[in-house]
Amino acid sequence: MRSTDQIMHKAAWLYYMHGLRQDEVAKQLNISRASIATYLRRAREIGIVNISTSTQLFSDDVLARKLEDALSLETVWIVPEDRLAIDPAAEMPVVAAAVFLELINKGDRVGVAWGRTVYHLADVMPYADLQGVTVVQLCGNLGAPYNYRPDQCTTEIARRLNAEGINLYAPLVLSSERLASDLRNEPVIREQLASIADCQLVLYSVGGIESDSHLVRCGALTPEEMQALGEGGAGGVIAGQVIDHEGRWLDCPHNRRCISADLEIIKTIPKRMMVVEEDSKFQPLVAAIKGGFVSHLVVTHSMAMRLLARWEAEAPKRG
Amino acid sequence: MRSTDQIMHKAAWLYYMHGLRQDEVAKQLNISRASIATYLRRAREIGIVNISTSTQLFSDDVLARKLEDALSLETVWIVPEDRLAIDPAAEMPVVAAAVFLELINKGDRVGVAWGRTVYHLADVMPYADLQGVTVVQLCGNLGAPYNYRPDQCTTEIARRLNAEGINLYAPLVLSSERLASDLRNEPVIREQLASIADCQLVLYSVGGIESDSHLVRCGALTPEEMQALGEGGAGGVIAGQVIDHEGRWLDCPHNRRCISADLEIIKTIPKRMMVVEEDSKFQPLVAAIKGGFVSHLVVTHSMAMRLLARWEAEAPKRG
DNA sequence: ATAGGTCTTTGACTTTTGTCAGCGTTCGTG
DNA sequence: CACGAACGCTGACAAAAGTCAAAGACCTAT
Repeated sequence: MRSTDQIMHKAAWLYYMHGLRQDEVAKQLNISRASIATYLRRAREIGIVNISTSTQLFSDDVLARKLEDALSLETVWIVPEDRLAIDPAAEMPVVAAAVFLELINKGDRVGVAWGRTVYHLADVMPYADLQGVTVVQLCGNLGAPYNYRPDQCTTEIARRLNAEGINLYAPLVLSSERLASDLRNEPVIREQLASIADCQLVLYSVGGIESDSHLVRCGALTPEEMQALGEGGAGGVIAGQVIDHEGRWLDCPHNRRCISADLEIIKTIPKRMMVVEEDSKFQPLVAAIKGGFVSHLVVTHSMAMRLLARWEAEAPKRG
Repeated sequence: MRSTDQIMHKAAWLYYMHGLRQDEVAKQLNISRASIATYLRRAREIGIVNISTSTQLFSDDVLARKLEDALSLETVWIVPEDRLAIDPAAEMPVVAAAVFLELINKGDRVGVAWGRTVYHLADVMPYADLQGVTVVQLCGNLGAPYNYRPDQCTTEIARRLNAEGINLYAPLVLSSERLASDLRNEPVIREQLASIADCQLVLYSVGGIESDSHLVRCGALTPEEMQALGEGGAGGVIAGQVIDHEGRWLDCPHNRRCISADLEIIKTIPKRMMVVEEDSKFQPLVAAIKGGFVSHLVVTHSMAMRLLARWEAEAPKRG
């Protein structure tokens, strides 16, 4: 422990736990108050001091309760789109990050997938001191037409949480099924994919299957391939893999060429946290829920309404 | 959720998660900044907002590492007696409370015993929002020569943590062994005592066996009885029950008349957190450690030195 | 209806905290 | 050994947060 770390710890302790004022702390430690202020800021940034807010505000909603009941979900958080936040679009990742933090327990292993949504979340993730937690990458890497790659998401989240990050050093898609299969059997890769089963929590969003969807933009699939998949029954994308409208793994060339977490294993993870930002993801989300990929859900108010309407339409008057 | 709670939540969210200033929050919610300040204070008090500091400062100590190795303990926290804190005596409970909070996991059941030390700890326990946690009382109640009773400790801790508190509605000592036995078999009591086995964490201190010890002062034992126990091999007191110098339950009238957690069950609880404030508790602490009642220990620097010396003397040069 | 109580809210004021340029120290490097 | 870069510390000022008395809202019981 560096001497300045020691001072930072002491300052944080006296200030936050004993409730001393900054000048009192300064006198105690014989340095200027200005320095104390600096140390305290650093302590907050590093995660030595942890400030968290209950996300109850978002889960405490009649609509959330109804959704949980109707779709058999563990907990639902609803992000209002009206006032409250300065920028409604920026609210979702912040809520999701807080929820994610709340769902992590000490010593947990958590898996994170990849996508714009997950990246946004990583970007606003608060700093915390979760030593003992391990963050594992769920899917292989992909070149970056945007400036974020799967491994960067994992790394950034782990860094902010002071947790251990484990990256998956393999491409998301390979050019041949044979090579993908061989690589999956490579001990290093195989072990890591298997270790995903030990996760207590996974975090992902669901991808769409339009011809301008994320996978297409990143070059994993051509627009034509994606269109073909759509016609062949694709309903959405989970951790880089295509699922059908019922949430089942689709037996298609893309999936067979893919290096990513086994979807059947993912379903057995106790907490499956899904975050959906865009309203256009409605159909894919329905597929993901049907497939059992969701136990904890963060969505907008309007998406929540649509989901509820859909489920009520499907199973009318049972009570 | 009351409307004022709603506002409090929103204010806390905007201030702590979005990092808005109080005046910005005020504008956002259309109330005065002064009100925001009040709401924020309440949110902190109630535990909606949680500010915690790593206790690493106290466990990150060479001496702590040595103690852990020598006594086979999970983690040791050492509270320095020199400068740092305004009042060294007040430091111990604050550290202990922070450690206690750190050891609790979501959904845990935690047992708390009783004594001056535990009371001090309850007194400085920070507020938190640990819904789903259950705090159970480990030992029966005793009249209060001081102004704190076992059930008050449990209740206060549960209140501050926003946790559920379960009290043990029975006296700590009865006048006859027969009655104690009957009462222990009473379903309500029996179930509660049995449920202690489900705890993931217990918190206690160790009592001394002097003729002015806690049990004597509270009237559970006469000074003569205590003296006799001391001559009969008593080494300390855990959760109201007397143990011998090796930490074994002592078969004596007092123990047989006692309504409290089964010591054998306590030993099976994964995290057994012991806090010792007074240096005079050295011998009882040694007994408790030998008995296996301690996995996590919070002590003063001088006590740590004495413990280490003792263990090194007992098992000389093995490496 | 109204008097009396409690709980909120607020404006004005005080105290505490954040910031930053400038100075001093340390450390690695040429 | 001298030089410069990087970092830590500080004082002084600006910004933000805390506090409190007083006013207002709201409820309840007479």
